[in-house]
Amino acid sequence: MPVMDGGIAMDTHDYGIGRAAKASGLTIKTIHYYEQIGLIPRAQRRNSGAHTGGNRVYGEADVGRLRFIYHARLLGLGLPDIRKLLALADGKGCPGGQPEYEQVLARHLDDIDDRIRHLLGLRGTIEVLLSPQRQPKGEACSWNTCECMGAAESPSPPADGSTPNRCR
Amino acid sequence: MPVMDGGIAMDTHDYGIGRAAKASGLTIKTIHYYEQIGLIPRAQRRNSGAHTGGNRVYGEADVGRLRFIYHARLLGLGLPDIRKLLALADGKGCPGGQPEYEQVLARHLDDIDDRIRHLLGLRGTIEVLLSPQRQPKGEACSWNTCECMGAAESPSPPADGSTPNRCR
DNA sequence: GTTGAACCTCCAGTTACAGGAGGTTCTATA
DNA sequence: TATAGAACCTCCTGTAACTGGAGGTTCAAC
Repeated sequence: MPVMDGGIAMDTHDYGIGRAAKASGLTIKTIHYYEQIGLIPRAQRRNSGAHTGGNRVYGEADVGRLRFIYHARLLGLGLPDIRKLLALADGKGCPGGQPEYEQVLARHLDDIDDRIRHLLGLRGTIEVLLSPQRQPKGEACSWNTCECMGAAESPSPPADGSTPNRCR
Repeated sequence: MPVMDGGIAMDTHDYGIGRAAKASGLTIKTIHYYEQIGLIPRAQRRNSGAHTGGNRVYGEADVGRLRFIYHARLLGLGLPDIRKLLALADGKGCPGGQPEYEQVLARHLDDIDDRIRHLLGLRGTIEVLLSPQRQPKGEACSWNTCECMGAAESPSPPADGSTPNRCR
């Protein structure tokens, strides 16, 4: 039963940001951040105080959106992709089955496969470096001849010429 | 044959930062950055100009260190780990075979394995979401019931309670 | 009315650099 | 030696997706 409170529809089932965070899996900070960058619309405020604008209020649908975002992040999707999916959902209900939805997921799957391949390559190199067959050269080894970082068998450097990034 | 130039030992085999970058695989910017954060020592300068301190000069050993760092980055090691390895190498020649070297690599291998496992989990979930068996609910699907992000079969959330990060 | 929890805004820091502005130094040629 | 152009210099900002903290405000219960 919605009750009116200062012109704003309030429901006993409304959430403060803390409960919304718990219910969605996100943190309060993250919700703040998503609002700040416009990933989610500005929340209603419970009481526009003189100094802070009042506390945020969320309804069931808002919490559902947050949960959606949480799970999309769990899948590893980036915020730009999530933004697209949210737009899809706002337009026509659930994005599932829509071509753009499948595109986004398919590209993400490719990306994940790339990363797995890359990591498997690293794995192989590191195992070689750790294998007992490989004799360290110790003090006889100078910087110029040192191969203990796998200079010889190094995995292919990034094709785009960039310095390799840790996040891969 | 080293020749003296203004009190600094100069060699025809010395490198400017551009050549050092090409020879090592790093970029000029990256070398600047590594010097700035103290990963490598401050380079000698060719000519301390009034305003900029003069251009950097690198010898063979310096370039070897840069190459070492480059390959360590290719392996996916973070700068703190690389710092440790460099210290090892400065102390006793090539770090290969030293226990700390093996520790660092072994921990990194574990980390890589974690990431691979995680990515394989994501892969599986996404394939389910893309499978034709899965019927989209379309407009009948509201935020609260929407499972098109795999809310039901979501991969295990990060154990530490943090919001999942893209870099994994 | 008061207390303590929940919440507010703003700012800085995280990783490992890349890009650019605007000025300086080096090198090769005339 | 003068000069043009390449190479280089320092300083600043921006990146992704948040987290942590400071210092103040609002809320709910007693």
